[in-house]
This record gives sequence, structure tokens and C-alpha cells, in this order.
Amino acid sequence: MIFADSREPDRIVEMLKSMGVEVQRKRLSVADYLITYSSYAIAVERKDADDYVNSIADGRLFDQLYRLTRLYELSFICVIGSVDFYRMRRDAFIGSIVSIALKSRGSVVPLWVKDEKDFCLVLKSLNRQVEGGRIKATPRIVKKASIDDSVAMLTAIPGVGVEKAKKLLERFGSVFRVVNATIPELMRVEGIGEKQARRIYDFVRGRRVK
Amino acid sequence: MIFADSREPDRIVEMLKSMGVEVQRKRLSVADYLITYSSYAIAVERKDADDYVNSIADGRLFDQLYRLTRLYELSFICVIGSVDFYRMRRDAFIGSIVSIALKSRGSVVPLWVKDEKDFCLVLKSLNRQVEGGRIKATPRIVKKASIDDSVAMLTAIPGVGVEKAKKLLERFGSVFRVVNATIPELMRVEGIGEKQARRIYDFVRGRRVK
DNA sequence: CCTAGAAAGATATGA
DNA sequence: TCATATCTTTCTAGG
Repeated sequence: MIFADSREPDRIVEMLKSMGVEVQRKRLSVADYLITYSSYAIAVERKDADDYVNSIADGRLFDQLYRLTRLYELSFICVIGSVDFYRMRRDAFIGSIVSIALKSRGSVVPLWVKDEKDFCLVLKSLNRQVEGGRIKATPRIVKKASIDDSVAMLTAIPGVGVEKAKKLLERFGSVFRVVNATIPELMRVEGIGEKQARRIYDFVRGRRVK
Repeated sequence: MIFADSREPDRIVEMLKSMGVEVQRKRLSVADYLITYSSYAIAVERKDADDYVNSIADGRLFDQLYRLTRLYELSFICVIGSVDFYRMRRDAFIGSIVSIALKSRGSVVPLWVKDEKDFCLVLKSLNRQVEGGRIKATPRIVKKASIDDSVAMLTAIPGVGVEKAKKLLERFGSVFRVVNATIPELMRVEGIGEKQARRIYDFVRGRRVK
């Protein structure tokens, strides 16, 4: 059974029905479609190409992504139609697709389909496979990642980007040691002078830094 | 750094290099490409559309899929080029794509790209995003005054979102004090239990967190 | 998301 | 030590 959000256009629901899929309207809080079977729920977010491009530019996309990951173990974002590559560069588009998978660590799967017909095929196929119970085929090996979130943490300091964050971690080994370092210690890192060292020192201690 | 299997064609390796990506040849046992950064590894399997169709027919695809899930936490299967829909029905093709994601529960992400140029863009983007250490579904934070940067910094800790970051800062006053807090002290913050407290404590000290 | 270019800072050199 | 030239990195704006 597929639930379609009540704000989704009729034409899609009709198309699904004409394909022999059981669809029911329902008010959904986060996704546009929900495929359920026994205790599984898979969410699908539909995005027209134009809207997708906009939502990247203004950061909306990654909010939605975040909400999806909080609520569902596995969801899909379907981009429909052709992208206007004058509005967004090709590499930026591809980068955003890759980013969805990476940021969500695979729990949100990006799909790019030609048209709404194909989108419906995706839903239909999802529905059938979930019902068929094929979802349990290979158990996912959850070996928690250990990527450097520490780098990301340090880049939040004004004036510290990826390069400096890496160098800081290289020298000090952990965020704890960076945060507890003295100004002269910080200055020993290549690329960090007195000014920068003082900024870091002050920032982590909550003093206003400009 | 990207490792390319030694059997991969030169033209792709060259194309990557011409895009400014560091590539090294290596004999890989399962995937075609490997993107590594610190202890993290992402595998990429390249499949020309024709070969993809064949590999479904003879069952090879799902063997490969299985091996990928066993070895890597996150991998990609890139189908390159247009599919001959006389050899494989459109719905069957879409179904297979969906099936990859479902069976692997998202740990293998299927991507369908136009040509090898786009494939290289995928690799390039993967490489950069992994190196940047920004692999986390953190909500986008609007940077205003410096106080918000502190919140942003704390949200990089796994399991800490905007709400918890704010509460932490409210109680401790600065990133320095949060980082230097003991586990019992951290637990006194509303919404943070022992498990979370320990995670924060361990994370900032550079211990791998589960 | 990606790039380009401006701005800021760090390092090296030489007086 | 200071002034300056060069290089590296960060940040902001725009698509």
C-alpha cells in the first residue's frame, strides 16, 4: 500500500492507479509518499528538477534530508525531469546528488528520473519489492563510520577552513587538545600566526571574535 | 586520493587527472574505484549500460552487490550511458535500480549517469566531499553573530543537533567548558543521558565513537 | 551543490 | 624589526 500526501497532484495518483497500484491519500508530515509493509516504512520525496535546483541554492534540500534521516531508516529523493544546466552547473548538480547519499550515509537514496511516468514506475517497483519481502535479503553491516567529524567541528571556528582544521588535528590529535592549547602552541602550526591563534583561543572561550 | 583498479581503462584515469584529481592505480579485489580518507573508504563500481543489463540477466550483479556490502559501509554503482530498452524493459531496469538500494538497505547507492565525463564528475565530487570531512546530515545553520558559530561547532559532534548544542552552551557558556566537562557534568544537561555524555566526552578526545 | 574572486592572513626577504 | 611582496587559505556571492 502506498500513501500519497494530500497535497500531491491528482495526475500522479491517477497514473499510479492506472498502473494497478493501490494508493491512498493521507496527510504526511515529512515525505510525499510512504510505502509501508508490516513494520517497514519507506519514504519518498518527489522533486521537480526546477524545485530541486532552487532547494539546493537556498539550503532547503538539506533540511528535508535531515528530517528524512531522523524519521525513516531508508528513503528516496526522486528528481524528475531535465535540469536547466544554465541555472546550475552540471558538476554542482552531480555533486548535490552525491552529497545526499554521503551526508545521509546511504539512508537517503537519490534517484534522477526522466519523467513522471518513470517516477511512478519507481513507486510501483518499490511497492512490489517491499511487499514481496525482498528487503531482508542482505543484512546491512553496520560498522559505524569514523570519518573526521572533528575536521568539520574545527571548521566552525571563524577563520579556520578545512586546511587549517586538518593541520590542527595533525599536530594536536584531538579537538580537546586544540581547544586547550595555548596561543604559542597554536602558533607553532604552519599557517597560523599570532592573530589567528588568538582568534581561535578567544573563540572557544566564548569571547566575541571579529 | 582515489585508487583505480589496474584493469580500468586509461582514458578514465586520464580524464580524472585532467580534472585535477589525484589517482593511483592499484589492484582492487572487489570494486573498480576506491576513495579513501583517513580510515574511511568508499567503493565505486563502474558499469556500462550494456554490461549492467547483462549482469542482471546472469545474476552477476547481485553477487557483486553482496560483496560490496560485506566490505564497505557505503558504495556506489554507476551505470553509464543509455540503456537499450529493447533488450530490457524500462520497468525492469527501474526495478533493478530500486532493488539495489532496497536489498543493500541503502549501503549501495545506484546512480545512472549519461557518460564517462559525468562518471568522472561523480568520482571527483565524492573525493572532495570525503576529504572535506563534511559527511554529516547536519541541519544548515544560518551564521549570524559569533555565538551561532559556537552552536555550529557543537553540532558537528555525532548525536548533537541544534537543540542540544544550544542547551550545552546555555549551561556551560563556552565550547571550552563543554569540551572540558566531565561525564556527570554533561549529564546534568536536559536531554543528555549517560550514553550521549560519554559519546561527547569520547568524541572530543578523538576516541572513535559508536 | 560548485566556482570564482575578493579579502585576510602567513611567511619569506631584505634593508 | 619593519615594510613589502608572494603565497595560501577562507569566505562570500551568484548560478
